[in-house]
Amino acid sequence: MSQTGNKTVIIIAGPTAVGKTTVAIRLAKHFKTEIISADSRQCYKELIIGVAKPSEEELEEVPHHFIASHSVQEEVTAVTFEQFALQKVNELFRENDIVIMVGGTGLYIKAFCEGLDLVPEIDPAIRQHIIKSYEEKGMSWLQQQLAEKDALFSETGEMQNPQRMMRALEVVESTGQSVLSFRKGEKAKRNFKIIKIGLELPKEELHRNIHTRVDRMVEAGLLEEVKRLTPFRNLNALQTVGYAEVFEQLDGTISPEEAIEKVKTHTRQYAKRQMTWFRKDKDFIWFHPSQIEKIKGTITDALD
RNA sequence: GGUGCGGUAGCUCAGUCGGUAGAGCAAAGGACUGAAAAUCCUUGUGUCGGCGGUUCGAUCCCGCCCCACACCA
Repeated sequence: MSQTGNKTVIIIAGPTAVGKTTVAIRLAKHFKTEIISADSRQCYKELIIGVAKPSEEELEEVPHHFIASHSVQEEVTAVTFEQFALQKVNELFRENDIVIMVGGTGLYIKAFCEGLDLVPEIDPAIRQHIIKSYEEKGMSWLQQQLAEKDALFSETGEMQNPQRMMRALEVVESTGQSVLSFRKGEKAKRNFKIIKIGLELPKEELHRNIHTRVDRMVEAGLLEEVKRLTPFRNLNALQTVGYAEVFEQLDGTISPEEAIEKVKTHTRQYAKRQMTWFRKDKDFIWFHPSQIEKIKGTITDALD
C-alpha cells in the first residue's frame, strides 16, 4: 500500500479530559515508539497547569514531540503543525514502524492526515491592518470589503464569522484571488498508513472528569501561572479556556468562584465541539479509554 | 409590626400605556483549510408567586395572602 513499507501512524483523539494521555503512553510503550502531540495549546512551553500538560513523569516515560516545543510569542498554526508533524514522523520512522499521535485539536489532525491547500504567505502588515480596521470599524466594514473584493466568498463564505472573513480578506488583498479558489478539494497523499482511534466517555462521566480536573488545576496554582502570563494576555495562545476566565478574575470583573465555574462550563463546551468534529470523521474507531487491550488488539489486527 | 422594592425561560433580567411575552448567559444540535481550547450558525410555551375582583379579555389595574430583600420600629 505505501511507498516506505508498512509505516503507520496511530492517532488517538477525543474530547478533553477523556484520558488520551494515559492511553497514548501505554500504546507507545507497547509498540516501543514515541508520541507526537496534536494539541494547539500544549505546544506552548509557558502553558502548563491550565492546559493539562502531561506530567514530568509521563513525559519521561515516553518521548513526546510538539509539547512545550514553542513559545506563546511564536505564531503557531495548523500549517506549523502539519509541517512539524510530517517532518517528525519521517524522522521517527527511521527507527520505528509505528508512531503515536495524540491530541484533541481536530483541525491539526486533519491537516496532518489530509494536508492543507497551499496559499501564498501573507504580508504581516496586511494582516495587522485588517485586524486593526475590523476592531475600529466592525463587521459591516468587513462585509463591505469582501463584497467589493471577493464575490465568491461574500456569496458562499461565512459572512458572519469575523475570523474567516479576515482571512478571506487578507488572501484576496495579497494574492488577488479568493481564499476559496485555493481549495483543491483533494486530500494529500501520505506515504504511511493511518489508524484513527477515538476515545469517548458517557457525558456525565466526562463532565465529572472535567470538573475534578479544573479543581485540581486551581489547587496546583493556576492563578499564579495565569498571573505570570499577564504580559502575553493578548496573544492568540492565551485565548484559551482556563486562562481567559482567570484574567477576568484578576481584572476583578468576576469572583474566583465564578471564574472556576466559567472554566468548567467552557471546558464542557469545548469538549462538545471536539466530539462534533471527531464524530464526523467516519474513519475513527471508538473505545472507552479503559479498553486498552481491545485497542491494542484492534491496532494489531489493522497492521497486517 | 410598619414602610419601600421586588417575585416573568435552568440563571440574570427586560417588557406588555390591559389583547397570554423577549434578551444575555446556560443547555441541545451543527459548521469548521494559516487564530481552531479560537470563531461562527440553528433551536426560546414559560400555571409572567398564589387566590379572588374589575373587564369581552389580566402577566399588566384593584384587594388579600405567601416569599425575598432593604429600611424604620
